[in-house]
Amino acid sequence: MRIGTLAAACNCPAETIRYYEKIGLLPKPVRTANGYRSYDDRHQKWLQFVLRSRALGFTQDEVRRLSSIADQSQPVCADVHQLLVEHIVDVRKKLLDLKRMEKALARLKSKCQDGTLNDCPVIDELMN
Amino acid sequence: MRIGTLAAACNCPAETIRYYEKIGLLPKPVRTANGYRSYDDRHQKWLQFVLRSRALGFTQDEVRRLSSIADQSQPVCADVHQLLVEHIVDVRKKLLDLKRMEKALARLKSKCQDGTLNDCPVIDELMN
DNA sequence: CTAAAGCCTGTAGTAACTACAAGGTCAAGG
DNA sequence: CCTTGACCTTGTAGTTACTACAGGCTTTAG
Repeated sequence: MRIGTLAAACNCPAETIRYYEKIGLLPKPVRTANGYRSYDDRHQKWLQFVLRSRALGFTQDEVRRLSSIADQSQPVCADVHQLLVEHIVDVRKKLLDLKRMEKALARLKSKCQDGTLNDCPVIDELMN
Repeated sequence: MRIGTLAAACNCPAETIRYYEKIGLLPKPVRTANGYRSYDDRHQKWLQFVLRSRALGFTQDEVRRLSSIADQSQPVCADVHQLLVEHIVDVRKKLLDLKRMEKALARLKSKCQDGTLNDCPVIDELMN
């Protein structure tokens, strides 16, 4: 199949597929006589793997590591487990950051009442 | 005060201060005879304002808008309120995304047991 | 047969910085 | 007096993870 078909199948822009190939996240497909990329089911699985990993928040580098694990004849579960654990730590840290932000923002908003005040206490608080 | 002093006072790299000046987030300070930037208390307040806004997750563009509101003789609270509300929506969306991710990751991790399995169910699930 | 859609490569732009490189300035110590 | 080291200057390139063209083929539908 050609890149557009793969893109539609995986719900991912063709440009992203070319990009993933360029940075080595996807193997280079064979080319037809006219130079078009030609993909098969294994490519599609691989792309799906990458997309799902990205959707879970893994960085490109982590996906590369995941891929190299997946590529072994006998993927080492312990390695995957470690990546998962480390990544979960990252995600939780981001969650805490965002929660802290949300709290602070909500508090600021409440200071504003409904924005009907003449002098803005939020500006004041951010400045001083 | 010079840039290093301001940087230390605000706990922010000097390079970031120069960067903020360049992109117009901070007003240009006067220069001493030798060309060094020279800051006063108003600059410090302004920088703090920017840093705090950024820490709350406002984008540079949003900070620019906040600044232009703060710069008015009578800051319009309603405008700030609106920015706040819109930003809180963004933050909550990101929170939901992260929570969804964390849940999915925790589920995957549990499939791994403690990484002692010989065949990795996580790789399988991401591929198929 | 022609027009539109799809493909190719390569480059530039995005956010929000960070990290140099190459050079000027200034105070303190030997 | 000179040098060393800590500052400061500018400008450019690198980071992450794409996205958006530009300019030019090929293929397909009507």
